Amino acid sequence: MKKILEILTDEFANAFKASGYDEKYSKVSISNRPDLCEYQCNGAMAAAKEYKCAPIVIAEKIVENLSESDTFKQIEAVKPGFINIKLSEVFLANYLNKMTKDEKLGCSTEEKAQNIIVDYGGANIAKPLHVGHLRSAIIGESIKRICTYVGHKTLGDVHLGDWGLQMGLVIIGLKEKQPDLVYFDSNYQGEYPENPPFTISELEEIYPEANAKSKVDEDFKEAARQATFELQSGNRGYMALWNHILNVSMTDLKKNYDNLDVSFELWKKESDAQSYIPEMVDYMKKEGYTRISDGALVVDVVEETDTKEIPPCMILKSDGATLYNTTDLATIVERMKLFSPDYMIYVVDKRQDLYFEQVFRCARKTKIVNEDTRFKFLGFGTMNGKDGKPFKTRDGGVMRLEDLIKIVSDAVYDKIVSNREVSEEEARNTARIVGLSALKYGDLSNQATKNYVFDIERFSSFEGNTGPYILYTIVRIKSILNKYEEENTTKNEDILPSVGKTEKELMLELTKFGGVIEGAFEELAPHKICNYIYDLANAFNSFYHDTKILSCEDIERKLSYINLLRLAKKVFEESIYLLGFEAPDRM
RNA sequence: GUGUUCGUAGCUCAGCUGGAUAGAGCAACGGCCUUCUAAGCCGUGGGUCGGGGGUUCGAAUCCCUUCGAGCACGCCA
Repeated sequence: MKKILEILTDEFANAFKASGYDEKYSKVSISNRPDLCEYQCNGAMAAAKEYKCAPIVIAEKIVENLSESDTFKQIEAVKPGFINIKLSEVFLANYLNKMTKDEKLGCSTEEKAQNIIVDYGGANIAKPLHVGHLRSAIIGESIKRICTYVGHKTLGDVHLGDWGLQMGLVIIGLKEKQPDLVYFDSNYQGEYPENPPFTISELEEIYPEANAKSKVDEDFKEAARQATFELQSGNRGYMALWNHILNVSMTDLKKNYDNLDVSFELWKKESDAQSYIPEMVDYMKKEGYTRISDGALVVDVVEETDTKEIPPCMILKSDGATLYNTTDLATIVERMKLFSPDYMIYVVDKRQDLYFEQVFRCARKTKIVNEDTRFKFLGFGTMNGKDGKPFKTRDGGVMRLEDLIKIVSDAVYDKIVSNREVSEEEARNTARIVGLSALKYGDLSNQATKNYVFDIERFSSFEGNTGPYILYTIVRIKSILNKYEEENTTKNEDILPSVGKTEKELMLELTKFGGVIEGAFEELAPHKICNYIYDLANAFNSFYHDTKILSCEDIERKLSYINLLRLAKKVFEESIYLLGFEAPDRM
């Protein structure tokens, strides 16, 4: 379905042509002076140069040409050469009625669906999720939902880290604690136990301890390296142990991601890509892409247009071992084989920008991807505390994700119980939903690439540009609709032309939905959706304030208001779904 | 050193594919509840868009320069 801006631009294109000007000047945009008009066209000023005449003359000609159109309530040429537009209420109502019937509420879906893989999460086996994982999860989930909404076949991949030195550290760490386990007996030939020899909390203690020890104890570190090597070479006992670690850890990770309403279609792991490595490396060597540099196997990735130095992409270390790059490239090979993606989006800390640039260039250069396969590194900034430094717990440690969620949820809970009489159960449940909105909206309303200040007080506030404020607005709408539906059964979807000022403003705001979502997709920018629903919430609350809905005496008008609210509810709910949270029925 | 990101109100942030008077929220102050959730609405004050140049009819936005902060720069991931 065509968007209003497209319809208007088309009309202007005809007018420009009919008046003898190039239609490329016909672009109509949303007004930046809402006090003067709703839409504007500035093309006359640009055209003035080419046609060497006063912009106002051109603008007046265009306006003259369009004066008969019933799309506009008002259209006028002003000062230097602006054309200011107000829509006719009938046109607007018709548009909303079409939007109501449209499955995607006016958002176009791509004719050619692409395969997209969104790589986010970045969790590691045997390590608890902490706030560092929060942004990737939140942003990635939203990006994935947006891609799917505009019609692409999208897969989210958690891409677990399960194959590095960390695994050797955990194994040796465990060996120190429980040296008698059969997994460490190289003579053992029988079946290994079905149940893991540790719980998740024991497992989570082992890694930090082992990691700390490896930094001061060189023998310990060497043992861990050796264990990593043996694991990767298929040591039976270590493999059995690794499977236990994987299972215990993944169960816990799933639980944590569930609590965040973040889900992955693919639970791929670094280890899954290992089998692709030998063939990939051989191929790169054989095709002459590689060279030896200081003993390491590298691929040069400088390009002629570079203004900066970009180091080569290392494929094998000088000892012949693989590294992060190798695994990531092999993962690309694996993805091409299994899913043939057209577009791969990596939602990763922005400090890894250069590294991923190397990997992408290497992938393109060595042709392990198609020529038109697109990569996007969506780097996000750091989450800082109020002091502007990376967010830490009070004692300076790293805060676990589940603790963070609990803190936000508790803050919201306190506000809920102090405001209304609710049952304990409902309060807890609402607090969870609202708390999640606070957390996610607080993150997503900032541009992903920038660092941002995490402020629980501000994010969980029910005022201002926050998740809870958005939810409160939706709850108000639901409340009216519920009351109406208890007493009425009239079925009719018509929205009548507006009579009120705030009513029209709400309608205009609703029509923007499709364009906003498309823009959010193109720029991979969830914060645009936040901006939009905040404006929409303001528009709704103003309308709500000066319009009596349920007590409106004109039955048709009342039904029209209800239908407007129904549409608003859909737009809000789709929008927050795309951000990754939902609204309660009451709060 | 090289590269890169950022600098907008007291604070937190939008706006950046050039347009009219640079916008929100918080904080401060003042109004509005016998009526659909006042967790709301309406209003007031607050800015040389880090500084300086340039391009343009027109610059927060594009280019150059300068100051300040962060981050990254081959055998970690």
